[in-house]
Amino acid sequence: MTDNAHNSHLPINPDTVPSFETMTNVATMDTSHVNKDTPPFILVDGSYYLFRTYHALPKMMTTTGQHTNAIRGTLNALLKLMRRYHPTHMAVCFDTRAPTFRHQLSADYKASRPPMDIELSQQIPYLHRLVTALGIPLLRIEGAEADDIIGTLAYRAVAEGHHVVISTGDKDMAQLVNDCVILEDSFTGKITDSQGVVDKFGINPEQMIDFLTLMGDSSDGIKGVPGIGKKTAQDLLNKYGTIDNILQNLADVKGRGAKSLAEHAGDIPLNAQLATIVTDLDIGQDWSDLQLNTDPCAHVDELRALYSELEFKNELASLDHPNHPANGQGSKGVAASQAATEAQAQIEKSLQSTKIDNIKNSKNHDKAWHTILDMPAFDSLIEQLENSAHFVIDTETTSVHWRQAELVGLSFATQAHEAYYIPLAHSLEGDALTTKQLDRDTILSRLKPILENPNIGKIGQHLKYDAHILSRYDIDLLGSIHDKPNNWAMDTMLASYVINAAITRHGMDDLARHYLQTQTISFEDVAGKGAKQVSFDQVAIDIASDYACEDADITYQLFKIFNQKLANDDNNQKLLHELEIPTAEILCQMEAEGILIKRPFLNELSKRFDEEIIVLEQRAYEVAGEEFNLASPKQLGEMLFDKLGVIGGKKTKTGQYSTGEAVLSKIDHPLVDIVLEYRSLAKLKNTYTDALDNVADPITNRVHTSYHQALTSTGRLSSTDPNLQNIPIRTATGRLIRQAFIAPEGRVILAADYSQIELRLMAHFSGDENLTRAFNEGLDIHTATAAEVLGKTVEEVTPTERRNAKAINFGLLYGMSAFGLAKQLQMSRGEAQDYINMYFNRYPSVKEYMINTRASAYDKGYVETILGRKLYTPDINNSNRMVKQAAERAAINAPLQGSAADIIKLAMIAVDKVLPKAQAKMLLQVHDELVFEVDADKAADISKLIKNAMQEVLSTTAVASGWQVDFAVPLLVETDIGSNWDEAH
DNA sequence: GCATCATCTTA
DNA sequence: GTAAGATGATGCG
Repeated sequence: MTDNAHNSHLPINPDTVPSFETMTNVATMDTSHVNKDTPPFILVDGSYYLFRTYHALPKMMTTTGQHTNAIRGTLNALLKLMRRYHPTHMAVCFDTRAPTFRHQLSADYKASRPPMDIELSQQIPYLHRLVTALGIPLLRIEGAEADDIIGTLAYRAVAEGHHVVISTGDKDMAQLVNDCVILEDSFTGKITDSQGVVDKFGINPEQMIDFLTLMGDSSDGIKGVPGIGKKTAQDLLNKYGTIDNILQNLADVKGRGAKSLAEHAGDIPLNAQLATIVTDLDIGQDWSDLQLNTDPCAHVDELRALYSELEFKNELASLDHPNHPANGQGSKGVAASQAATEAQAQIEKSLQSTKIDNIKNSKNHDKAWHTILDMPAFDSLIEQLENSAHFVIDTETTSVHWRQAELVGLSFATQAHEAYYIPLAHSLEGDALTTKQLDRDTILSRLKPILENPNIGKIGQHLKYDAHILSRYDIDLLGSIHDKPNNWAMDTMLASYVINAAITRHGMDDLARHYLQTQTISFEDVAGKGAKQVSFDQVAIDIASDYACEDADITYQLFKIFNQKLANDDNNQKLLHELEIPTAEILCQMEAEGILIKRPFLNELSKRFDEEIIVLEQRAYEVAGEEFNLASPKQLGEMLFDKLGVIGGKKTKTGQYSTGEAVLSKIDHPLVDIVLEYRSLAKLKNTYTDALDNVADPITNRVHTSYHQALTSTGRLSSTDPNLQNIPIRTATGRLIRQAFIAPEGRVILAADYSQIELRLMAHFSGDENLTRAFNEGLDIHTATAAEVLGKTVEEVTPTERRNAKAINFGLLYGMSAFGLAKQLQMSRGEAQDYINMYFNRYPSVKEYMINTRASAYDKGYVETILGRKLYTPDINNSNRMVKQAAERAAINAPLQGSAADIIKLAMIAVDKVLPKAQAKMLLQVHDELVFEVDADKAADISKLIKNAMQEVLSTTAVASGWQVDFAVPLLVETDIGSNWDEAH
């Protein structure tokens, strides 16, 4: 049933492609002759990008009112493809308005499509000119659709020995996929190869036409067979292969599908014709014309004219950049894919760091940016702020480290394209404006009531930082989260993070580039870089003012965009305002509070470690027969495996010997024992005892970490300067470090941690009966697992069996493979696989969870946490198998780790609300644990309070914020109290 | 001076 | 097998 649509209305001329048969199906072509080492032939479905970007991107307009979002979106897709593949052959194909043979075949064909918006149709001529100016062949054929042109070219390209990338998001194109033809959606980043088609549609590419024929396509007006949907079509094709075969075996076919098939068999040929992409069009074009014009000068004038007419400023600037794809990118000839990847990385890097050469010129004088240098101007700003529902505030300081930063100036914005900068402490010698600066204390005391007014919303980029700075000047931007209706109206960094945590950078410059297509003035532009960088108070006030005003202006514009996005997404709105922003306020308090450390004790430890290290070094030199750097893996590897002739040396990817703990501990050699002990002590001394002493406040002896709230891909926090989330606990010596974390006189350390929270989440998400029961009965989960899998009672489980079960339980959370488990348990891969099979046999729903999660990541491109946070999985369709598999494991882990992160953030909010602040302070968060210092005589009561708040959080705080979670197992919190963190844990 | 690698610490 | 950050060594400019 894969007859090709062959119609006299089509411009078909068999003479142009004489060697090809008319029965041409790309998916079944012989591809043995195709050379994959050359760049692929790129076929772009221009119509797809036109529609997709028009509807998906925010409206953009030139000053003359010309809409440009589809032009820009499509252009970006083209540039991305050129940078990625460095193609020598490429074509962009568009539909025409003329009816096609499909319209003549069926009155319903695409009949339900509304007419094109004028704002879109206006953009088409520009786009055509742009494609041509980029030197890319443009194909439009009356009576044919872009799909048919692409089908024809794909067929021809493969016949000629090219491999092909079809750039589209149209699922119908899946019928063209084979092992040399893939689909790539440059808008979503999704790549679909043969396996991808199987994963997505449950059938092979060569069955795609039959699949569409059976199922129909309502958006195209193809009816399909009534009563046969996706699932039935899949089942039938998997069983019978083709429609022909299904019809021949109609008697065997079960269910209501059979009857419908018999009744509508007559419609099948028509539907098939409509669904089949033509592969033998007369494209009326010389094959040799489909090469990119790689002459950099050929069209540059036209390109310049277009960019300037469309007001594409960055593109215009990049035309003069040597890495613009239009600048002869293909002239270097065939690039191997490795080189292409490197080249692309370089281009991305250089594009990101494209600098504005002259700061003064960068100021856009349409914008009303003001420097406040006199009291009347300041009075008028005050009035404006007082009468605003919300405004942007941004602080400029002498340092990025909040602990040591001094306030240099403040900027404000109450609407887009207007901003104010109040310089307060600039001190550049020779800058005449410095003497005109207003008095800092006067200004701050006037601003204080406004900044502390909970009814005026504050907007900012990374407001936690500004809140820290202002608190140093006795201004409480935080308010308190219990009774503030409108404080901290928006943090644009957190908004971006809630919308997509997979983005690695949420800095203002990155957001401006991404959401506003604006290259902001970078800090390096105004303050220099490297050793020559000066602090902001040394920047001239007029330059500083532009920079600061732009920050406030951009933040306001981002606020508008995010507000719009969040208005359409109730859950993201809640995640931002009910979860992330309240968490940020609490983190701010925790960071400011800090935790007390016992400095003399740490110094004593340092000294002790140092003495032992010196002894170990000497012994190592004796064993080795010469001195070498024990801390150098390279020198150690050479010493051990080359000079001393120890066998069992493995190499790392860079070719040097691997000397990790896992390798060394298998080797029986005196030097190895020395090295392992040396490393352990050196680690503790360098990373912990010395480092903590260095960063502790010299007066209060408290350590203040910084929590990063918009960094991880799962929603977890991270901790830096110092990292207090990886303080040792496993070894006795390591725990000495923990003993240095103490509470002041009269107080104790209280630690409260969620027990097995991720496994409980696995029980919840999978609904697995056995797992749920174990938690509901309060069993030791690893023992229970071992007993279940081995068919024993819990009393019969041996320590080794429990250990293996624990490894498999952790493996589950990490998206386990037999390979990984085998490595962990030091057994063969087969044994590990047997173990996994036994496990899944007893926990079938857990297996299902893993399958379903993978499938959901493929289908939707994201997975979700318990509070509905969307965690995107961009690499899930990566063409590199290793990358793809890693993305699958991450997708399985993300809902578990991310939900645990959601829950502990809720817990922090819940606890903060009930904690008696005079008697207790929340100090640290370590993923599933909260650490407090509390009055010793109140510790028992407060402990109960905290435990209760944490355990009940899903039925209290979550519900109050509008999340309904019916959790399958109890949340268990274990608390303990001690004079130091080690005792409390 | 800066980036990358190998190693080791945590949940 | 997931998610992080800090350190010293090494190599490049």
